[in-house]
Amino acid sequence: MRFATFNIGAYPEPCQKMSTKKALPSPTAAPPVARAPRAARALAAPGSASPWAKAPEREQQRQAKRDAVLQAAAQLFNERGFHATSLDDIAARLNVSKPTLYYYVKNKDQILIECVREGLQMTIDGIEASRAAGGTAIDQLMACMRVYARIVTLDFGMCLIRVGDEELPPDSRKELRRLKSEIDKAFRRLVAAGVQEGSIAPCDPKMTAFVISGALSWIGRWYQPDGEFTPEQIAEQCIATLCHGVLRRTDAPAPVRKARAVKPRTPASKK
Amino acid sequence: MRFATFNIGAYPEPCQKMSTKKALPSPTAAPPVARAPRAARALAAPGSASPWAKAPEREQQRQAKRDAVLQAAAQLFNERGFHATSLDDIAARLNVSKPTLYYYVKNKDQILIECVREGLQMTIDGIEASRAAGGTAIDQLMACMRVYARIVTLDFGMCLIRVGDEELPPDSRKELRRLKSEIDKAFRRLVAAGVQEGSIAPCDPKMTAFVISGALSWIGRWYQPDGEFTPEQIAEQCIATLCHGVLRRTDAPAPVRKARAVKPRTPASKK
DNA sequence: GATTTTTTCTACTTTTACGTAAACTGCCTA
DNA sequence: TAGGCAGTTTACGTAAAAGTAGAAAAAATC
Repeated sequence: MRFATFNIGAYPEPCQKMSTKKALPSPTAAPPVARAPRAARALAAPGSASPWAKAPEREQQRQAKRDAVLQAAAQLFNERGFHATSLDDIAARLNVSKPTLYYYVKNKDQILIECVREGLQMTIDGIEASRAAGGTAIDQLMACMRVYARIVTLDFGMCLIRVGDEELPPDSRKELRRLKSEIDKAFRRLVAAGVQEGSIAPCDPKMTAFVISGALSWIGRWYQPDGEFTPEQIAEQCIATLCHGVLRRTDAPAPVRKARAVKPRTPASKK
Repeated sequence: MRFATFNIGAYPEPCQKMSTKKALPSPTAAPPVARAPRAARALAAPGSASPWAKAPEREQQRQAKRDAVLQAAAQLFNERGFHATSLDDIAARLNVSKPTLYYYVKNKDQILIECVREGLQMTIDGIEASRAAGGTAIDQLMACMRVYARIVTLDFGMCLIRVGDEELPPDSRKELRRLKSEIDKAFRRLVAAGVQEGSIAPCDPKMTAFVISGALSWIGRWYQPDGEFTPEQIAEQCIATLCHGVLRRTDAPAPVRKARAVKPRTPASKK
């Protein structure tokens, strides 16, 4: 599962200038190695025959810069909201002028759409991976919860939560809603399956799925990278609470494990 | 407790013209009787001596119109987002021209602030009422949950959830954050007290409070007045899930009551 | 070193929406 | 019935920010 390669969002940290001038790829020091070849990207194979196969790494760098634009935008959207973020703001964070942005993206709406789409795709990929990993319905559900809880702490994932799709032209909005409901449906299916297999208490799957996605999405509203807990710890605790409920179980001997470890203050190592 | 008087948000319904022209109090047909005399409003007592005590109901109507402005604004903010809503939009919904709005409010920021403050105040009042009602910590917590779940389905309450305070000038933002954290703290206190009294499983109160408020806040994102369930049913189910957890309890005989009543399609009666 | 292509910038136009000035309408009172 | 006041309107000033044109700079290629 490809989540090991997510760049940990060192979120509210302003970007530093790199060289004397014009340095695009900077927000959260995004890895210059192409992050995630979403669609067909390496169309021209390394030793391709076509004489137009010049610039194998050219395209790669362009993509890296484009990604930097999206990431900076996502951060700013999360901080200030979509409409309150101007393209000049984004450009300023990248130490670049506004028209440069237009060299990489079509317009502002497009930027938001791609940010959200990226977060959505991450989630869908993660859900797919959880399913592929097999196991019982409750296993898969918990894997999905873990994935989702992690994603909403990342720049693009936060966009899903914080930036409403109301602020978009109707057609794009529709598509994003469709993708989002995809995720909802996946959760709902797993809950229903869990009820079926007896691991989950009888319930209305829609409602339970909303409770789960609500509690986890909310993480993206209060999470701060320099907070008390790591994203993983947050995920574990939230999931435990969701699974076992907040009430003390009088019959069983309190199975809620209370892992209250101190955050290991990640020293930027551990690739 | 004063929640019985909330006007049920007949939410995405456009307002109809009332007379041939100029009709302000219209969104969701707000009751013309002064809705909630927040601060000192009836300063001049009915039979006051002062010769300036003219217009006893004048001020009342003015207040009703002002409230209508806020409510229409809240609805539009919820539908489209703050920045995507223009003052002309608000004015149009009220069948009024833009400068008229300025006769009732200072500016756009002010409108949002008051909307959010209203929702916040409702919540704080509700929490206070729950506390005043007494009972164990878990009783009070559940009362608060019910109150909160209801509020986020109302226009002003939804503003709390859907409209981020990022889009505000720093000083107002700070105040709203303070009020919001007030609510958080109340939940946290109750959770901690519940752990103390043994009704709630040992946990990190902060985290558990976030799970609760997240799951309930999320209601405000997906709730639709013409949906399958009434707000009360939604609240009950969400609270049950939060309390008992999603997992099937193998030991106890499934205490999760599955009240799956059909929504009684409220026929606008029952004042 | 010249030329072409890619990338970025300065300087501008256009649009949108906040906010205001000043005038108009009609009711209430003197 | 004249005047004042509450409430509303039309018409406008202004600013911010999206988006564009065309030139300059940098990099690649010949």
